[in-house]
Amino acid sequence: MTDPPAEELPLREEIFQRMDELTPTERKVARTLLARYPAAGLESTAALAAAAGTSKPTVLRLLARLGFGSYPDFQKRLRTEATRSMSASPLSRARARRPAPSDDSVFCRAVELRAQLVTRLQDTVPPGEIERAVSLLTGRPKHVVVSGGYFSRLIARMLAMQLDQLIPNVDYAGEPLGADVGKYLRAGRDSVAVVLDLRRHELTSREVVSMAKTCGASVILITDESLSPAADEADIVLPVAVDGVPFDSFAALLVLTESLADAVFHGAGEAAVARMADWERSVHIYRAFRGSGAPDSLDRS
Amino acid sequence: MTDPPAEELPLREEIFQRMDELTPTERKVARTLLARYPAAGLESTAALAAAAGTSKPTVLRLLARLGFGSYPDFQKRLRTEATRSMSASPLSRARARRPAPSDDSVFCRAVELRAQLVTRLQDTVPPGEIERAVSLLTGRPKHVVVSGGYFSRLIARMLAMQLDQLIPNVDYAGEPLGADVGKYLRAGRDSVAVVLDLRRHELTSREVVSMAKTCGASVILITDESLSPAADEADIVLPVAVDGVPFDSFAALLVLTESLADAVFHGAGEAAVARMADWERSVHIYRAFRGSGAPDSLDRS
DNA sequence: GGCTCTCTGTAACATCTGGTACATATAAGT
DNA sequence: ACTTATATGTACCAGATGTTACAGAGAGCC
Repeated sequence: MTDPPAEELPLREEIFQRMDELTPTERKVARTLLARYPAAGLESTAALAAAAGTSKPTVLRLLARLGFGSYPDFQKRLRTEATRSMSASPLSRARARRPAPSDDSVFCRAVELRAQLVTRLQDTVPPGEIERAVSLLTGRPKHVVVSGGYFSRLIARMLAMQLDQLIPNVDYAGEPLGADVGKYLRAGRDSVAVVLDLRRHELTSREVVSMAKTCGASVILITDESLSPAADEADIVLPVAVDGVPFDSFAALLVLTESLADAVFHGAGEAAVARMADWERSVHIYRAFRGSGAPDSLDRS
Repeated sequence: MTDPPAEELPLREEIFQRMDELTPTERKVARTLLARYPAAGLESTAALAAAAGTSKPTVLRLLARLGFGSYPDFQKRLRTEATRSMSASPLSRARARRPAPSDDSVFCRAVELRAQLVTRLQDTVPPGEIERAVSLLTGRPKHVVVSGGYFSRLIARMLAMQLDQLIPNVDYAGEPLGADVGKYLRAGRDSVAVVLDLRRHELTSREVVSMAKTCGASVILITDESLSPAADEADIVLPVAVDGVPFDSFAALLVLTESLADAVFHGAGEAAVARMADWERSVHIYRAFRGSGAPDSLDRS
């Protein structure tokens, strides 16, 4: 008995390949199955048998030979494949609907605007700066501290959490000049400070950058296109587009920080993987298990 | 013969578009249908009803409204679409190597991936659902409470801040089942709860939604495409794409919440403008005196 | 309050499902 | 020829299916 070789090739291929180990009438079933691929199998045994010109038991026998314990099992497989196939690409392409942008809702315009901000990201932030930022963060800094402004602190916090999953000694400073000032004073020559300062620029951020520089730390400043005043002292400046009407948007900012973390992950290699595993273990997030549900539809995670 | 068969757009599109002419429970069915597109509909009425958390007749009524005379008719249509989608085989091979083999940096790929997530937003979120969410929030609710999961709480917090600038009585509940439980218990018939639950879905969110519903509040659930288990009880579900490699991304999520706030701003009219002025006055953000900002955008930073 | 109307779940029904046992047909081996 | 083995179809059953009719539940209106 050779091992079933983890057959995860499309079911259609398998049927095609194994055609010759089938009995003549089973082959007829297989043919009609391949002819109208998923559809024929998604009907009832009776319908499939009729279409193939045979009887229901033959259909069942074919499927048994293919390794399916029951007809519903077989259909489940078909449905899964169909879902995968249909959610993949035809969606995004077929959704090439371009009805007049005039009657689009406020919401749609807001989304599109932000999509543009994200796209512009590749133009606003110099690739070299990113590289340097990444190598700074992957260069085993003694410690990393992240802080932001009144609103941007939330993004800063997020960045801190992501970085913390990848490299050790990451801190988030909610009040860099208040309670958390110690996190900055601890900074030394191979520390890295990541500071977010979007418009309207705040006095604080300039002071924070000064402080970090004084301690000898390297400073990565993430700011908007009009550049924070703190940009003068920062080592690396990553400008990002935020302007929108009526509100500024942090969409591109988030994408920047996430992608930065992504790049750090790739840059840090297996050290990051190991750290992520630890993180995963200690931060336990309770997963919801959906009660009963239909027997073959409880697979959503 | 008068049959105008002009409607040959993919069934999924039609459901997506006509979401808002459905009754609340029918919408739940429609959601689960869209979430696992053809598969959910290829199961039995009972299974579909169970997955959607309703009863078989509701499923049938939905389909009747969509113009199907019987469930088998509906399934026939699904099978046909599935066959068409899967028989286009050259596509499947061409698609496999579609993501450009460019030597773009990790960072650029990360950015592009997230840009796609944002773009997909217009496909994952039914326009009708957004409208309803907006009118719920602009309908002078007695109070609004926002909460999220382990990571998503940061986005929730951001959304709360933005909404707070536009409408009164907005709360952020960092620990909906802990210290902040009062913010939920205060909920009444015209309260609105906004709950974020991205994968991995957490038990808490389901409980929070239950609690809010019990109090009589309306619930807006923001979740990922695989739908949080809390989706059963929510009144409005806004699905958003988060999947990326190696990490999930909140880019589209942020864009969704920001754009939602944007729409609320437009929907709330001058009341929102007045409130924003107040906000501006009380929350004093020290500006660096670098020239003027862009005059035409009320920015937040 | 009472009334209507829409929405939704329960109960019951005739039908059809997938599955199994049995009988028949077909072919090969001796 | 008889036997054996495989291949196929028929008959039938318990259970699940899609469907319909009916009764609450709940919101809105007079």
